[in-house]
Amino acid sequence: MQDAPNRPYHHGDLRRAVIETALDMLREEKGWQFTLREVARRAGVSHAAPYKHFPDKAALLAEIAMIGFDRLRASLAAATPKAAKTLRDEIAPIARAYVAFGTDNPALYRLMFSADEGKAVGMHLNERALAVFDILLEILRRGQAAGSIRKRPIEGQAAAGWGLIHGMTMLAIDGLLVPEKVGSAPLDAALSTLVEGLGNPAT
Amino acid sequence: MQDAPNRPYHHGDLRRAVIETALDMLREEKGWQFTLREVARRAGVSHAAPYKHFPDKAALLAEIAMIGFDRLRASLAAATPKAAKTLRDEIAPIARAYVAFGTDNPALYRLMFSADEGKAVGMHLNERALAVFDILLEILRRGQAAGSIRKRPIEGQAAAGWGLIHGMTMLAIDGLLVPEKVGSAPLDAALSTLVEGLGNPAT
DNA sequence: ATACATTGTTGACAGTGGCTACTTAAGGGG
DNA sequence: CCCCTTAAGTAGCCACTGTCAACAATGTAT
Repeated sequence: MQDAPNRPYHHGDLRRAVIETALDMLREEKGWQFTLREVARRAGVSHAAPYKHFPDKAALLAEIAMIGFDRLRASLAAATPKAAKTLRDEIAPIARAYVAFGTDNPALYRLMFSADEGKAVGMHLNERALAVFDILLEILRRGQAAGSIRKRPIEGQAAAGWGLIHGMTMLAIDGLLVPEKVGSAPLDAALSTLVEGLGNPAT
Repeated sequence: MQDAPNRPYHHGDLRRAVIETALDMLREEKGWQFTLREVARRAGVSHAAPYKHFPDKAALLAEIAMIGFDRLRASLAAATPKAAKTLRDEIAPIARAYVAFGTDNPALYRLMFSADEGKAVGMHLNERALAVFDILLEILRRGQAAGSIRKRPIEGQAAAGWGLIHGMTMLAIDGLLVPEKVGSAPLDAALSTLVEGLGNPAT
């Protein structure tokens, strides 16, 4: 990392570097211990340098969590199929991308949902977080309009979808989706049940 | 707590007291910071006393997590309806009890699922944790036998059920089941979708 | 060129936490 | 009655963290 002995006194873009380093750390470690000092260490600066760019630890964490939502939304958007024949074909790639984001960035995902003093609520009502949720809502809306999804209050269906995917993601992060308990393809199976729960039986 | 100034030098039953105190702490605090010193403080003993009963912090945590599984299983067993007419009537009370356990013991629930160094896997393959899972499996087995549940690999259906309930529990603990996102009765709605996903459309 | 603002470094402080001696009290078996 | 094991208390080590203050280097506007 800091193999630049002739690095200038001023980093030049430390703010970004700190965020990037922090994201790296959250990508690698499952366990959710995060210290400003280690971020500084790995960024190759002194332990107090980050304070020139962030008032305190919480501020850095908040900013990183927001970036997490942005990236998650981008991931889901990228995974959205152009034209899907069945409801399952529409939902499955997105769900897979969601879970993959969680397992690829375990600590970041935890951070995004960490309820430190009920602060998570505010985070999740932020527009950048709501943008993620909107992807789910949009699918449901389109499905209802097309008749492939039951006509039910959409928030309730969103609760089911979000709950299931969030739960599967958490279980996956914690390594609990072992064949002994949930078989060999738990996400596929869970999606089948979800799709059938959402799907319109009339079709 | 330690309002016994004439308390004898030997506590008498410190082991149990430590566990009980720890469970109390995990019941109150959402945030998952757990220190042996505070347990000792609240138990009214010196900060080193617990070491006479537990080799280290991890041992205490492991034991507490196991007790958590026992209590969760007991909760679910107590909530199991005697005779349910519909699949939903059979599942809903148990699901509600599960979520309630999580929101009533937020930090304990987190502990039971905390993947410290992939240690969670071992915990969840322990018989006391599997006993909880068996309640879910039993429902599915009975439902399939009675024809009220689709004939599908049971592990996959278990994945869906577990994932959904775990997810809803986590979201509830983090206070994220706000009406703005998931409506006013998210658990009810999610259960509807789940039941319909599991249920046999032929009936 | 010089004064100022910015962005680093160094060092320290206060608090915390796990854990390990050593000491002291209590109880029980010989 | 004595001794030894057990279970508690006291003190402290060591590592670590967030944060702040003082200082140094660099860039920038006048």
